[in-house]
Amino acid sequence: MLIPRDFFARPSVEVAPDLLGCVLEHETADGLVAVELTEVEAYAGRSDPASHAYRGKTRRNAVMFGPPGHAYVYFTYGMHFCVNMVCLGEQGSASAVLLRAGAIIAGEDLARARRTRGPVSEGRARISSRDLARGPARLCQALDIDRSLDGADVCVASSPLRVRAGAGNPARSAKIVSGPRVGVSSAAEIPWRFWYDGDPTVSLYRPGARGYGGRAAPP
DNA sequence: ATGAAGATTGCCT
DNA sequence: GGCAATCTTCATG
Repeated sequence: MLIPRDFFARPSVEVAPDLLGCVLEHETADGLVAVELTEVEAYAGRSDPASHAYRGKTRRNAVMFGPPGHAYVYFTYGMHFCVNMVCLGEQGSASAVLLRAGAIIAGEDLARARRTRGPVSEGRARISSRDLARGPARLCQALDIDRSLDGADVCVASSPLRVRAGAGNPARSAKIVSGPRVGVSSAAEIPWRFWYDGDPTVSLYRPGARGYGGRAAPP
């Protein structure tokens, strides 16, 4: 069952925890790959200094200023894509939820093949299931999400990129934890990041990495 | 026109 | 733990 657009027509901080356990699926000529989301992060848009929408509408972030229930895909560090779900469609709000990690529940072999592409494949260790979509750029690579899907409607069955309701595991939803985002002074009291406590697919804590800053990181 | 930083990842020592 | 890869966006001259 696809998630209705109304689900996304709320502030991103409310949508984010509800997205945990939901399923993102991308159907291509190669097949279908689906992930159950285990880690997300909310961005508030115009009022959020860390958001791409903070300084207004540009060609890159234009989708964030459009209706909710669409994918905002951006290219970063010269080689990676990240995907967001656009929330709250009112003009000027432009909030979104970054999909940071998930567990592959369909198309694992295809996902691994996409993640294994590289200059050296022979002698390379097989990528474990937990690492296939562990991290925002890895998730996009496993699902073959690129700029061509920027603006894709995830609420209609005819779209190749869709979001479905999860299995609704109550035991798992009880393990949702959150933490403040790092490096943002405004609204520091709001927990921006949400993840399943102890889930092996939640992205790694990197002490040296920008973004985590050594605080408030998943275990 | 030019430069610096970025919602990251993987490989190096 | 450190850094290169690689390119878009934004700020400054």
